[in-house]
Amino acid sequence: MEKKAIETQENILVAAREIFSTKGYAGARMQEIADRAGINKALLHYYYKNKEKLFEQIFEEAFKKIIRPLASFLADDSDLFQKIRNICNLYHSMLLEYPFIPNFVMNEVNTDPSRIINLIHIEGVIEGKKKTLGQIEEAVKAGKIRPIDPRELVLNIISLSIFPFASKPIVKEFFYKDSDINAVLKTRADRIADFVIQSIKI
Amino acid sequence: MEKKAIETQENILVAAREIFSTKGYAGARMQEIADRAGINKALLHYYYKNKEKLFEQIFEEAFKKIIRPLASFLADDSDLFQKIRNICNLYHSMLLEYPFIPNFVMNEVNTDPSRIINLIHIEGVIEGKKKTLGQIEEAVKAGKIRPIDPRELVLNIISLSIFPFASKPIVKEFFYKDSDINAVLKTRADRIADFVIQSIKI
DNA sequence: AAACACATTAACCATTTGGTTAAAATAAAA
DNA sequence: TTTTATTTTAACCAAATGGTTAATGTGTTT
Repeated sequence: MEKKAIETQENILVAAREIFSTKGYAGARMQEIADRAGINKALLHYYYKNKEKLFEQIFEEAFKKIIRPLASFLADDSDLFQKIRNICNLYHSMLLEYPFIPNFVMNEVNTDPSRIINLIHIEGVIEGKKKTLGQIEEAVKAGKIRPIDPRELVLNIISLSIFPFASKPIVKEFFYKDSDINAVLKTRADRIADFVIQSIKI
Repeated sequence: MEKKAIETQENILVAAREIFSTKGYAGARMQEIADRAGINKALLHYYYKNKEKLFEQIFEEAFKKIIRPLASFLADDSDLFQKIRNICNLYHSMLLEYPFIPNFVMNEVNTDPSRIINLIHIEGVIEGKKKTLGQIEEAVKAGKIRPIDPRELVLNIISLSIFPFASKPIVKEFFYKDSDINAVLKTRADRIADFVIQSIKI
């Protein structure tokens, strides 16, 4: 019995991920989630009190998927160039698996920014931030890389990693209509890292 | 009489822009748009047959704001580095005025990709695309810039320009909580251009 | 097998929402 | 001033939507 319940719960989560991440909170329908999970609406409410509660769980998962590669980068003890290669690859493997996450997260954060304040500071990210921003600053001071604001360097890396996925339908239509944009995205991580490193190295 | 009608129409459009761009199509309420326009719902439907029609107009406007700087870039006859500086500045002045557009457009395109196919090819963008991608390709061949796929170079520029606005609430909370992220964004255009140029120049 | 706890469902409810209608107000035309 | 066309409103409606209730199944325990 318990086994079946767990399966049902997991079915609900899978369905909710799909519906919420493509249609957003406002566009998602509890009925549609129930249908896709192969259950009826009452059972959906039996497992998750209401839409908001279900959404919170899905959103939290998604947000963590976005923030985790960044946290890894900030905590990474490697040298700067290697760290840059690492974060690019982390983001790309995540995004190839969950391409809808960036849009989903950015949009919901936009409609209600207060959602993130409890989620943004996960496991030791504050110290990591301090460490890595310091590392970049020192690399600049030591003349190892060109002058750049550490925060902006990180922001540039993330922009280059995430944006192409968030804007994929437009980019596909505009630049890759008759070719395979997924193939391009699949191998892009290393090229982004090179692009960034090339820009900052002396 | 006619004057008042035009004013009412404009009030509706202003209200619709605000509501649609922050809440999306599904989250927007016709009542809320009417309220903000200072009219009642019946009058709103008197001017715009239904939600979909009103939304289409707002979305089309917004999409053009996104695509226009790119079109300018592609049509620009300047040398490559100057063109890069130009597009960065075009995007930044647009985004400082309409910061909600990227999220709005990307999200709606994501939920219904067919929306763009009629909008994406505006005034002479096809020839511009050919010209500029060719220009970049030649610059690579001539050894003027480092090897890079022309489409990816353009995509990188756009990513760096737009993403920070789309992710502003998160970036603000994470990197600029106690400082002024708007001030940073305001002056970012030239730094992005330098970042890109630095990366590709020999 | 009887009692029990958990899982599932059909039917139902209140509220919200996009949209309509018919009448009233307002300004221009006659 | 009367007529006419346009703008605006209050009241209303049907469908959709999130959520509830009370009964039914289903496997476990005693």
